[in-house]
Amino acid sequence: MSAHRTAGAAQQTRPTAPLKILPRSFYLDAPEQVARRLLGKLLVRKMNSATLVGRIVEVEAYIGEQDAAAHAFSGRTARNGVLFGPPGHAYVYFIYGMYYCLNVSCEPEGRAGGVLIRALEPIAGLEEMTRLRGLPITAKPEMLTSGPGRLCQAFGILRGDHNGVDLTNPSSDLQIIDDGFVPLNIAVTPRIGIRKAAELPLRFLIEGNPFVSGRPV
DNA sequence: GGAGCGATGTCCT
DNA sequence: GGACATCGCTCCG
Repeated sequence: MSAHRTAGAAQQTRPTAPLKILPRSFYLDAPEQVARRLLGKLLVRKMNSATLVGRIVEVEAYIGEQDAAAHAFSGRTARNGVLFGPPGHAYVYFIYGMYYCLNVSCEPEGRAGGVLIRALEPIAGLEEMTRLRGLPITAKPEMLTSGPGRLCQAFGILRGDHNGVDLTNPSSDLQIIDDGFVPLNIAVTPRIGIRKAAELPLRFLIEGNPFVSGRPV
């Protein structure tokens, strides 16, 4: 068993930076740009029992109607409507009969585009995440949120509750926050788990972070 | 450690 | 009816 690198060891947080919700304008851009900029930001889930926090360490960009792998490829439907709506909203869909995946809508209203959140580094509320995942209390933190289906389960994200939620609204129970953290190096690879347009380099991750899905890069 | 595969609901053709 | 932006288990080397 090789030693894991300490979480966040290769990056720096500016301790004096204030916490601020990412504004709508942050998402008003091409998915590739938004995806890159989301790395290092905090996903915050407010529950009655606890507040769960995870740092975004892996994302994928889905371009929209020109991207054969994107849900928006075949045009607007009841399912993918959020992707065509205003930026900064959660697009949550159900996949393989068992799991949910979380995306963030971007680009101006009327244009589809999204960023899939693929992995988080758990920061706060790890006990609650472990419980929601149905894992023993001794489970390693790498098992909590490393993968799009896993992180939704760990954060209690459901389509019925969170599809269409405005991530920029302070009263939402799901938000994305900037705490001043700046990733040192960003790696780019092809997207994972897709058949169509699988060669495009649209997966972005924080290099060396042990909480990315699959093996750390 | 890695390939193979089953579970399971929803959407679109 | 088939595909699916997944996960975790089994089996094999």
